[in-house]
Amino acid sequence: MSDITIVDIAKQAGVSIKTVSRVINREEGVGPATRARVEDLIEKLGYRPNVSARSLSSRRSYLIGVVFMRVGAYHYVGEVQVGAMRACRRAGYHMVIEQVDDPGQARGPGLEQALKAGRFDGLVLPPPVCDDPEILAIIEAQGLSYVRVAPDRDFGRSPYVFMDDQQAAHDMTARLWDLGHRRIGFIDGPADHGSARRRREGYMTAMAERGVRVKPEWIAGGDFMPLSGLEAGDRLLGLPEPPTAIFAANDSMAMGVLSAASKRGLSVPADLSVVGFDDGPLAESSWPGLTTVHQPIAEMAEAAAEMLIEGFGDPRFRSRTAARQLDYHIVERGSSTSR
Amino acid sequence: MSDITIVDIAKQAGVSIKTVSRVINREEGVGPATRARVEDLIEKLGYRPNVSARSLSSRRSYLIGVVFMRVGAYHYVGEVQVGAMRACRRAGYHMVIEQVDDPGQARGPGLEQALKAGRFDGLVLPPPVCDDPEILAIIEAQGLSYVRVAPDRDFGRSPYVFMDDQQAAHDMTARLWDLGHRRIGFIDGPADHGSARRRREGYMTAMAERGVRVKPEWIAGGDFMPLSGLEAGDRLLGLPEPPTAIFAANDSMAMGVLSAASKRGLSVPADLSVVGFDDGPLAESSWPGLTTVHQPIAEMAEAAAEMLIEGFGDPRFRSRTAARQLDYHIVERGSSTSR
DNA sequence: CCACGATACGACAACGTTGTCTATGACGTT
DNA sequence: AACGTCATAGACAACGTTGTCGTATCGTGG
Repeated sequence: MSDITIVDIAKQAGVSIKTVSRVINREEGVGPATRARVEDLIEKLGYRPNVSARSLSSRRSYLIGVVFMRVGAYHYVGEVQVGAMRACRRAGYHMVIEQVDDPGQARGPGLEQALKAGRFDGLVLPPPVCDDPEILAIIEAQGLSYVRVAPDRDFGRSPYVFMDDQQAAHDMTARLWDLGHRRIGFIDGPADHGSARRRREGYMTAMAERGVRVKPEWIAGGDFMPLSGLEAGDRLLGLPEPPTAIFAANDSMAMGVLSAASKRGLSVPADLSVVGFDDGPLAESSWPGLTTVHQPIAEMAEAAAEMLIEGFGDPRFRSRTAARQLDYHIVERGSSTSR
Repeated sequence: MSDITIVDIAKQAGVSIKTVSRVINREEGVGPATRARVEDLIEKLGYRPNVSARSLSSRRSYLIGVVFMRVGAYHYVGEVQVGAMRACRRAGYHMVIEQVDDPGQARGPGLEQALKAGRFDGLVLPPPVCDDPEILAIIEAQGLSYVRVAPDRDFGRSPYVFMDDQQAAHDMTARLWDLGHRRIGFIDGPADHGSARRRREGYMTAMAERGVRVKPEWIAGGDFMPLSGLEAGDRLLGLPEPPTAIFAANDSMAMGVLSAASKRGLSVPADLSVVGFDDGPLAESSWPGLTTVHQPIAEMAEAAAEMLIEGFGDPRFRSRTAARQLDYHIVERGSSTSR
């Protein structure tokens, strides 16, 4: 157990604890020589400030919370955690995770108590939590600052981090076009899903720019689940003039399309190119590997945590609505090829 | 923000803060009437003890850490977190996660500092962290108590939670037998992997019990990755007398077997039964769904966190080596059928 | 050489709890 | 009536840090 305290450092350095405190917190008012001496001692003794004492005194907890829902795959949440953790480590913060929909845990009171007791300095809110009005209300009622990751709506309500779904879908469509595809099908996500809408917009725009009138039957409805991808793919491939490439609004549905193709004896990518969106775990492990848009999830979460941590120095931050945009990129795997 | 403190409660209740403290911590020495009055007040004012003050004074942090490596899929880690979180919530603890292998974070110093600063009451260690001697050494050097989840070796080194891999594999094999399969192939995991070894043992024992001499060529080597499953499956299916059922030591490899079967034009489960082990996300989303052994990962982590929390009341716990066994069950999906 | 403003540092009181020790009654026993 | 015993409760000092304010010490300009 680390039993050395600020007092020990102070004694050995022959200074007051306040001076050590100043060094730790990079405050000014310490001479270079003294600072160096104290820093060496801290290093040598492996001293770490006691978080509890610190936060008791400073009213900061050095804790960043990540609030998430257990929904579908863990991949997204995992990436978020990894990213947020990077930022936290860098800044000497810790990361606490709070889950809001475990069966039996009323999301309201459960979350509220956890937040109260946790004394978080700030929260990172990935989807879908970042778009849940009920949860946002609870958080705001506590006066906590938070940054949303890839929110669906309510832009301007709070600081957030995002990527340009529409532009990404546009690029992907353009890439298929450049590969020689002309009949490009699209599998849509849920109607109320902002990202899905933006992805469809991107597809539509790219097609329009190239002078193509997208036939209504080229767009098949889906719900982001694999089964819906299979059904939608089946419908598209059953058309009199089936598309030569299918762009699914997420990877799961693209996987469904792969199944649909295989059911019809079509081989991918020879007979059909299939591309997705997300670059989740499926994309890499499927065979053939899925060409897809890589979402910088970890990076977005990292940026979010960073914004929070930076913001604590500046209280005005809370009321500002900052936004930070991060870059996607397209990952070329085996599921798409030129026609 | 919750600005009410123990002093407010004490004043309004007309008692000393110590008495309120006693009520909060369920200590004895408080009359029923007083206790009720204080409890009501706490409820009414929505008072939550300040964690920092509490842990500063009591030298307990009310923080459980989950240390994990970013390895392969997030599913396992996700389940662990969900389970541990359940236990933490119940007991009023918070859960902090620490990652040990993010690029650029030296696992040694990085973890050590995080642990020192974090002041965890205890750690939950899922695989593969629970079998990493280097990491265990660091943790033990800090004098932290920890419970391992499904460790591979070093039983007795610390308390742990586990399930009986061997028995599960035995059961699964028996089930295939009961479905009429006689030539049952097995795809092994990495040689140095304890669970893999136990699973193979289970398979062997079940076969032996039924008087079958397992031919060496029925067992194909694998490394838990999908590709190795594909190759191993290909080898098994290429035998003069191919197995009618293949039991892969994990789901990923079972997925590979599905691909191998499809490459050969065999349909699952009509021509070949395929079963896996883990019940990860792949098992449900594959087509056909994979019959597999469900590992109670979340439950194991929950039990681990519980053991830690219970143990804090009893310091002797640290030196004891407790173990808790949890039940698996077999999930029947579409990939296996009777012959 | 003095006054003066910086600069560098220290003393001391918070912060909100828990741990330890002590005080007060009520009650039963001799 | 005097005395222990028990249940209940409070006073007070930690815990390890930061915030506030005060005070030496130093360099500088007049």
